[in-house]
Amino acid sequence: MQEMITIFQDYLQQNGLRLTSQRELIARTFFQNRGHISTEEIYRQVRKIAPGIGFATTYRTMKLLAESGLASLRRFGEGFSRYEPAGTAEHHDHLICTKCGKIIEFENDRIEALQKSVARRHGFHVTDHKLEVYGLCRKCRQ
Amino acid sequence: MQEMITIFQDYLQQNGLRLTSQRELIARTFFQNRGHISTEEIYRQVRKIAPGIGFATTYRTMKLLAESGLASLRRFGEGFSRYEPAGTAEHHDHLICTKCGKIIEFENDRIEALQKSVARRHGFHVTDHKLEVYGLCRKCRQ
DNA sequence: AATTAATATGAGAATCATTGTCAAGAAAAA
DNA sequence: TTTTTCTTGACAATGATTCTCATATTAATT
Repeated sequence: MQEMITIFQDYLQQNGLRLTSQRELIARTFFQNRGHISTEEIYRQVRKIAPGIGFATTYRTMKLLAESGLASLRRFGEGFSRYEPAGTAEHHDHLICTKCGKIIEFENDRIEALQKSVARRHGFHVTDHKLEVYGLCRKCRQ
Repeated sequence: MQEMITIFQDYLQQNGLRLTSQRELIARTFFQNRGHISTEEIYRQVRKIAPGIGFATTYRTMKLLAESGLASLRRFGEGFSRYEPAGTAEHHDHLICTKCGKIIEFENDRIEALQKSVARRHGFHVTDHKLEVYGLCRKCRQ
């Protein structure tokens, strides 16, 4: 976590930006949470500690975190964005229950390998991918 | 194509709705196009033929087409929606060039099978999925 | 055909997430 | 300290999409 802040700071410095108290608070709040958090939710949590903070600053900072490679943006078709920690962990995909909204992360190297081979066949060089599998979780199937 | 209109009409009738000239024009325009068309683009094309048509009607009709199972909504993170023909064809995924925006469709049964097995392992019953592979196409890599 | 009930339409307002603007504040550089 | 640069918060603006509503159209009923 401390390391994350350091990485963020390095990124900022390298771009002539500063690690302000607002940015640090937002970043810490983000890292404290388990993934898939919405900007709105970050904003709410941050406001409990620093009520004066603006949502523009929250949006701006989340964008910086994404640019620094520490956060990655996900859109699950809910009409708003979510961010999840990135950079250290493996790339992973999502299993989403369409009834209760539960999100499970998974990784599968064989799927990734197949994606690359399909891409190669079409002359593409893969830089990223997004796989969302929708369905009903055990509970919601009753 | 005529068949599509008939299916659409059936869907509408079964829901106490009517196939108006506007709806038919929008549906025909949609089917004439190759997939991944934005609502905006449909609206533009439709207006050439019927300048009086409103964008609200276009949005409403695209939604009906999706509900009828003839169109399926895709969001590629561009900030707006696209629709593609659905219902008859196999499910397919997308290979997207992050530089020129080119979109290639592909299908891969092995990937789908792996998805199902991962889902099963987590107690999920898969109803749908979305796979987008991002990268650079041959041209854009130069 | 006339009347009544239901559904559609277009125009524009409203919404919602996100981004831009700008004056005022804080930090770093000179 | 003065100047330059970067930040911030408040709020306006944006852009896609949806809602509202008065009017029009179609279907159902008399």
